[in-house]
Amino acid sequence: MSKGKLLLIDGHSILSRAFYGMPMLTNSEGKHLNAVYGFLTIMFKVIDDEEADHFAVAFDVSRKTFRNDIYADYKGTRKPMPEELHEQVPLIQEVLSAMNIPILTMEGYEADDILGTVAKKSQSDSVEVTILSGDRDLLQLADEHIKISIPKTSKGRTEVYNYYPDDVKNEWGVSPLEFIDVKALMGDTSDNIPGVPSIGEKTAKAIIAEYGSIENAVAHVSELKPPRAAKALMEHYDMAEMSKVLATININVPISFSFDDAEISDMYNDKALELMKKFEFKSLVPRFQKNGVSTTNEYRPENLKVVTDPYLADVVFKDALEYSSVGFKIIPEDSGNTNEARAPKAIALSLCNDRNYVLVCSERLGPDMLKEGIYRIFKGSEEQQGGRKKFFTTGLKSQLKIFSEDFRAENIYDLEIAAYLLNPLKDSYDYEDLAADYLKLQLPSKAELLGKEKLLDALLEGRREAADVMGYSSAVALKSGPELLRRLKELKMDSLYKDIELPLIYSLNSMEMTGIKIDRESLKSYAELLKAQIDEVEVSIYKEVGEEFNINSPKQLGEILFGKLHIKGGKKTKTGYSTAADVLQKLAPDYPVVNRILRYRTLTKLYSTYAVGLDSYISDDGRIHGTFNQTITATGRISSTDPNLQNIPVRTEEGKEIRKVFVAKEGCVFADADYSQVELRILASMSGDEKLINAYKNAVDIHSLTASEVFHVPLDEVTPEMRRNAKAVNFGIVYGISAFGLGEDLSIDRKEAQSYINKYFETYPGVKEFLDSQVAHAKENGYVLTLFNRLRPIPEISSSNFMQRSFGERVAMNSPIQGTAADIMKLAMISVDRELRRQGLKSRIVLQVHDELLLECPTDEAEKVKGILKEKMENAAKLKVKLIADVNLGDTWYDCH
DNA sequence: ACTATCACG
DNA sequence: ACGTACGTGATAGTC
Repeated sequence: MSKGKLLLIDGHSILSRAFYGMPMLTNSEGKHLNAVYGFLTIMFKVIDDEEADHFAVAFDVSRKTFRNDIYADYKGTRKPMPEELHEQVPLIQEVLSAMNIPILTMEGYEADDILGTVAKKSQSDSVEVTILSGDRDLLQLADEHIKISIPKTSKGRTEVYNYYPDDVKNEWGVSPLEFIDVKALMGDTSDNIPGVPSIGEKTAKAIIAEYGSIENAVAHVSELKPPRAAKALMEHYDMAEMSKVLATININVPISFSFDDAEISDMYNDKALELMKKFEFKSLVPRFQKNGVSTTNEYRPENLKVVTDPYLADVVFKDALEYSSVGFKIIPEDSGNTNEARAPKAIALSLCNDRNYVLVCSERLGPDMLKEGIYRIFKGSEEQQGGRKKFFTTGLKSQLKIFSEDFRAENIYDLEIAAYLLNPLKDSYDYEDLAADYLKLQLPSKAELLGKEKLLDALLEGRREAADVMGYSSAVALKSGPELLRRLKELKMDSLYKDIELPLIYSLNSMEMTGIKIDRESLKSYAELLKAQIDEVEVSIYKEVGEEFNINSPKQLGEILFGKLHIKGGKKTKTGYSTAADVLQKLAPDYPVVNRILRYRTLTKLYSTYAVGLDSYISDDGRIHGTFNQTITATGRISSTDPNLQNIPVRTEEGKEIRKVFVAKEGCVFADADYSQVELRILASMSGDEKLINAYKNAVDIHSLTASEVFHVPLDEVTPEMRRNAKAVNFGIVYGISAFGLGEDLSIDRKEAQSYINKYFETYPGVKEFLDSQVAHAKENGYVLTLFNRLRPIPEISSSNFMQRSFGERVAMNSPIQGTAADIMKLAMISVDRELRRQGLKSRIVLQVHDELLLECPTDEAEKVKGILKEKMENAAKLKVKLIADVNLGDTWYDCH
């Protein structure tokens, strides 16, 4: 007879572990599901790891029912379950029922007692039992054939710790049964076991390890080691007794349960799968499919035809002209990251359910024919139908690479961006995401179909899965398009979408294709200069420390500084000592080595990230063509990758040097424009605070004014230090002020920081009112909005966790401001870009750094462009205060500041 | 794949 | 009592 394995789960315990360990997660209906999801994730993992063939989950009938009324007062003080968690209990039970997993409950008994009873009853030489719980209390149940598994989550990673009796002994120095007495002595606030006052974990362990039980310890009370503990034990013996009763798990619950009842069968079934879909647990669906559940209603483009014949392709293009909606996806060749238009290698077209095509480049069907065909349907339709015809796709910007940078179309809808506007918190908007969120279809992702293989390679090899990816992409775009547009309109985001985000795609594409010129020679000498300095500093550090080590390793550095050199330093991080700059900065005056290490850090950062890092991105045309992402940030800003051109050093002189390698090409200069204090101006306008608005109207220095008000001194007596502090307060306001954060930033105590904040709000009452109203709006609706109706969901705002909720409140204050600034900059970019083209100028935007635009201009256009920049940026939006943009010319980016 | 650090607005 | 400023991305080290 083969061995059986029974897995028992402590339902409430694991559910609440999952709840607190998982980030806030809601489905599209706003239902809280993070605990359910976390529970299932850990459940599946443990079933797999344990290779369990039997499985049951125990729940308390009700958290208000306790095993003994006499002690109910103690138990009754247990904190109530947060509502978001409570409402998930029936949901996980629904899933477990669907999966035919027994749910063990019994009126008048806690889950612990049921687990103990069932485990002890079931264990035998042929049955191994594993109990999964987040509660250490259960360690008392560990036995020859009973293993207690406790998951511990640190920083997102969950590790399961397993305890047989020996393991309990190793960690606690006592046997599982003795563990009860330890618990009874030390108490447990989370479980409302009072314990004996003044006896903590250490003492409790020592006493029980020595005497085996509370009773025996009392019998030997005269020998008890810390006299304090002996006294406490005698005085509170009744408490100890009661605690022991509370801590003891009842293993004689009259529950009828047989091992065979828990046999896993038909766990993966249609009913359960439907629930996964309903809850939108996308990542769990493949597990069902792998276990033989066919995904009902699975979407596949019917009759997807792969076309490599030029005549057939022509028929398809002609046919496409007849449809009022077309889904498409173009794959450009991926070589040559220059401003040249790239050849299309494949085009998917979806016209209706049974007309889906993938046109793949071949010897007979050349890229020129594909390009001409797609251009024909874009432009032909524009003329024929006056732009009423709609084209749907995802990831339009990269597809535009097959055209020159001046290509424009009014009637192409990028649904990736539509979905981003509807929920900017997601980390991908691929076709399978759109299908799941807007069509209720679970489709295999590109990664599932192709693994690591490149789509284009697989396509040219003729792999069917690759064609399917293309087909899904265009078909999902076609089918989800109307729904996405409807939702945007419903939320009044259609103007944001059509007037800002869609036109911006073309401006960003132009920036990417134009790129920015790098002076390679100058970059090389910068790198060499840094390298020489790094070598020098490195040697001096080794010499001073007396050994060689890896300065870049925070671990080794921490050991050297705080271990070997005995430098007094607070440890901070989870993994060990913090060696972050602000920590080292405080030590620098006393230790010359520390200063050198900071210097080393600065130099290596500049060297590896900027000098060496940037060089690898220079294309054959001598320019860097980075990527500007439009669907990444939660607030509406754009982000920059490969490389990140939005974090090029500027704050220190030697860092700023790198900007000398960003040069305008022959015959050109840079025009650089940046908004002055755009976020504070937006705050003034959105809040309507009179004092702040008047200050801007009268061009008063805002930080000095704030200093004068907060520190009660006349404006002309504000010292530079007062102004600096006031500036930090102004920043803090924009970030969603907290006394703690401000105190940290200014190195003052929380009380003083709070008094600054109070005075700030007294000075600008409109600001306080505004920030409060944003938090209230978020609590009421679960999201906040920018001036242009950009939405930022804030699920954390309803969290019962203080930290998460506070974060939500700060986000509610910051997002409308940061997001409105992003909206305005986007408007400015579009209008600058349009004006350049309208006037037939060759000047182009090459970079955007949130409140700054950098343009490369033929020298003879420079003055004109200066005017365009100032005018378009300052008038991008009409606020209650003026927007100011400062414009400078220069041969390099460095020279522009 | 995750952490620590540091560059920017 | 709790314990953080808002928004990003790249690199090196570690597991």
